[in-house]
Amino acid sequence: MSGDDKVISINKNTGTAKRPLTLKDVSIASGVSEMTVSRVLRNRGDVSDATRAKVLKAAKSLGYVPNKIAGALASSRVNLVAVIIPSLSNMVFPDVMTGISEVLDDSPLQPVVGVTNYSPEREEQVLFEMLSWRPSGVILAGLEHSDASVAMLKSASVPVVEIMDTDGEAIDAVVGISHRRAGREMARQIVKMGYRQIGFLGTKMSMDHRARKRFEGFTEALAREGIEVVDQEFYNGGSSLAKGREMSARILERSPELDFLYYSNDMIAAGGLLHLQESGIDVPGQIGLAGFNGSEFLEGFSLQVATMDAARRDIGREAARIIAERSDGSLQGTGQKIELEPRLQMGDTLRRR
Amino acid sequence: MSGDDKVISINKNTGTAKRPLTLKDVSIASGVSEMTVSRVLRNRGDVSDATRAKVLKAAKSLGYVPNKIAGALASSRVNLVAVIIPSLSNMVFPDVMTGISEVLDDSPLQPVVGVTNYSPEREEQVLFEMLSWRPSGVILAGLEHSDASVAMLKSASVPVVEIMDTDGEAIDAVVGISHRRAGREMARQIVKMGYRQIGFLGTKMSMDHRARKRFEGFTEALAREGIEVVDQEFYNGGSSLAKGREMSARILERSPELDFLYYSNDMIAAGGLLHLQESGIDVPGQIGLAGFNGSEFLEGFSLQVATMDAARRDIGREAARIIAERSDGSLQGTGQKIELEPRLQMGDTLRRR
DNA sequence: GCAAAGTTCGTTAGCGGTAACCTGAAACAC
DNA sequence: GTGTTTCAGGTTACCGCTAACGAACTTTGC
Repeated sequence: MSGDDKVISINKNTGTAKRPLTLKDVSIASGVSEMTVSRVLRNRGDVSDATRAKVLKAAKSLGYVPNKIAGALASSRVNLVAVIIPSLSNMVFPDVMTGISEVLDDSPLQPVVGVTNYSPEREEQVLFEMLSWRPSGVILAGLEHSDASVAMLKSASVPVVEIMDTDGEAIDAVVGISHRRAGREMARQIVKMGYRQIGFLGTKMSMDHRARKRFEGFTEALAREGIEVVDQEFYNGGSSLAKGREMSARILERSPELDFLYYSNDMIAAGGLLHLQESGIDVPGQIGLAGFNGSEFLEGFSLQVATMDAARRDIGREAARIIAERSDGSLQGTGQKIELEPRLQMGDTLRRR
Repeated sequence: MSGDDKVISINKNTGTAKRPLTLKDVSIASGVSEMTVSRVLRNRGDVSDATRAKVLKAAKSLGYVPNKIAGALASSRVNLVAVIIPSLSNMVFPDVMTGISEVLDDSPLQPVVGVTNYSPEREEQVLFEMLSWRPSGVILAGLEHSDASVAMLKSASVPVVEIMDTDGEAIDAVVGISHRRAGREMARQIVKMGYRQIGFLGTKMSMDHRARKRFEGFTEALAREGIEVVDQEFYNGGSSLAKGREMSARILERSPELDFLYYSNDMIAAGGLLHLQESGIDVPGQIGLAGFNGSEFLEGFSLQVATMDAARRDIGREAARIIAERSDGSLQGTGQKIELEPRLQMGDTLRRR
C-alpha cells in the first residue's frame, strides 16, 4: 500500500514492431508451399529430407512460432487439458499437479490450471472459460458441482476425470480415495490404541466436502464402538501452524479430559503438536494426535505426526493417464473408476500397544 | 456431396447429437443472423432488448459455449496471460499467483501457468508452447533466460514482465526485489547484532540465481566489515524441515564455533530452529538464525525466525497490473521497472542489542 | 516397355468466429 | 415533403492453419 517504497522508471527498448510471422512467410523464404511447411513443422506426411531441412532452416532463421489458434481451429484438435482445482496454496494440489505433469510430459497434451477458491460459482465460471477453448480433457477436483457445471461437462463430449474423492456419483471417470473410509480407518486405529476422549479440529466444512466426508466416516466408526466425539473446534480460511496451536489450546482449555486430537489436515496437526510439546504434555502417552494428507513436511518435527497418505501424486498421474489414453485412442470407453488406498502412517503420535 | 450426410455420434446419456454447437445453431434457434448472436454474446454493438433476450434464451437453452479459438483467430485478440514459473511446490509461487489472479480477475485476462522446474531448456519449451497461443502478455520468473528464449520474447511483440528479481538486465518490464540488497541488509543486521562466526546453508545455487544473488550480497556486505563466511552447507532438490535439520547438524559438527546460521529459505531455517532447540542450544543467545521469504508458516513456531519478506503477492499484483494496463491501453510505453522493498522481519532469532 | 504403385508436393475448401462495411426503416430536422 | 441521422441488424471477406484430394514425377513389377 505504501507507494513510496517503489521506484518506477521507464527504459526505451528498440522493439521492432513487426507483423507476426505466418506460414506464408516461411513458405516464401523456403520456396515451397504453405502446406509443405505445415507438414514439416508437424512431422506429418511425406516430405523429402532436402526440403525438410530447407524449411526448418528458414523457420528457425525467421524465428517462426506457429499459431496454435489457427491450427486448432483448422484441425479441431486442441492439446490442452483443463485442470480445475480449489487452491494452490495448500500442500495438496501442487502434488497433484506434479503427478499430472509427469504423465502429460510424455504426451502432446499440456495442462492448463484454473483455480476456484472453493467457490462453486467460480468453478462454473472457470469451467465455462476453459471449455470455450475446447480442451481435450477436463480434470477437476471433487464430485460436487453446480447443476450448470455438470450440464456443461456432460454436453462438452470430452473426457472428464473427477479427482481426489470417490464417495459419490461421477460424471465420467473418477480417481481418488474414499475419504469416508480414511476417516473410518483412522477412527478404528485410534480406538484400538486405547484413546476414548476424542476431539476433532478442522475447517468449517460447508465448502470442503472431502473434510466433511472424512469427519462423517470418523464419527460413524467411532459410533460403532459406542464412542462420540467429545468436542470440536473449527476455523476459517487457510491452514497454518499458528491456527493449529490456537485451536488446540482452546479445545483443551474447554475440554481438558481429551486424550486424542484428530485434525483435518497435517498443517494444523503439526501446530497442535508444537503446542502440546511446549505445554509439557506427553505425546502420545497423555494425548495422541493425528492429521491427514501424508505431508512430507511432517518429517521435520521431533515426533512424526500420525497421518493418512492421500496418494496425491498417484491421483494426478492416474487422472492424466486416463485423459492421455482416452485422447490417443488407446483407452476405450468412459466412466473408469480408480480408487486408491489411503495409507495410514502411524508416526509417533499414536501410542502403540 | 451434401453437407447433411455427416456421421454424427449419439450420446447415450442424453440422446442428443453431439456435434459441438456453433453460432449458427443459436442463430437458427433464435431467428437472427450469426452476427447478431455474436454481438449479443459479446455485449457489443447495437442490439434491441427484445432480440437480445431472444438470443440469450436460445443460447442458454441450447447450452451454447462460444468457441474462443475461432473468436481469437478472427479478432486476433487472446485474453490469456502466460505465467512461467520454476515450481509450484515451494511456498513462493503460489503467493505470486494469488497476486496475479487478484488483479486479472478484474480484467478480461486469464492467467495460464507453465512450470519449468528450474530448467532453462524446459523454460524454452514452455515458452514456445505458450507463445504459440499468442497470449496478451507474458510474466516469467527471473532475468536469466536462454538466448533463444530472449529472442522469442523480443520478437513476440507482447508485453513481457520479468518478476522476482531486479538485479540484471530486463527484456521489457520488471517487478521484483533486489536479492543482492536483501542479502546485504541481512548481513548488516546480523553483524550489527554482534554475530561474527557466520555459516551459510542453502541450495546448490547453479540454478537458483536469486539465491546466488542473495548470497553474493550477503558475503559482500560481510566483507565490508572484514568478516568472512566461516562454513557453508548445500543441498539438492526441494526444501524441507528435515533437510534444514540435517544440514544444521552437519555444519555445527564441522564448525562448532559458529554463532549464526543464515539459510537461503524459511523452510530449512525452521528445520534448523527445531534442531537447535532440541539440542538445547540457546537461540538467539548462543546461535542466531535467519531465513528468507517472509513465509507465513514461521508464525507457528515457538520462536519466530528472522526473515526477509520478498513481497511475493505484491510482485504478482504489480506484474499483472502492468500486463492488464498495457493490454487495455491505459499504460503506454515499455520497460517499466518496479523495485519493491524487501522488508526485514526481526522475529525472535536475532538477538537485540 | 508400359501400367501400377509409390513419393513428394500443391490446390482447394473450409474450421467458427469477428471487423468492417452496408442496408432498410424509423426518427428527426427544416 | 425531402434530406439527414440514428438504430438494428445483415453481408462479405477474411484470420492462419490443416484435411482431403489430386497432380507431377519417380520407382517398381513382370
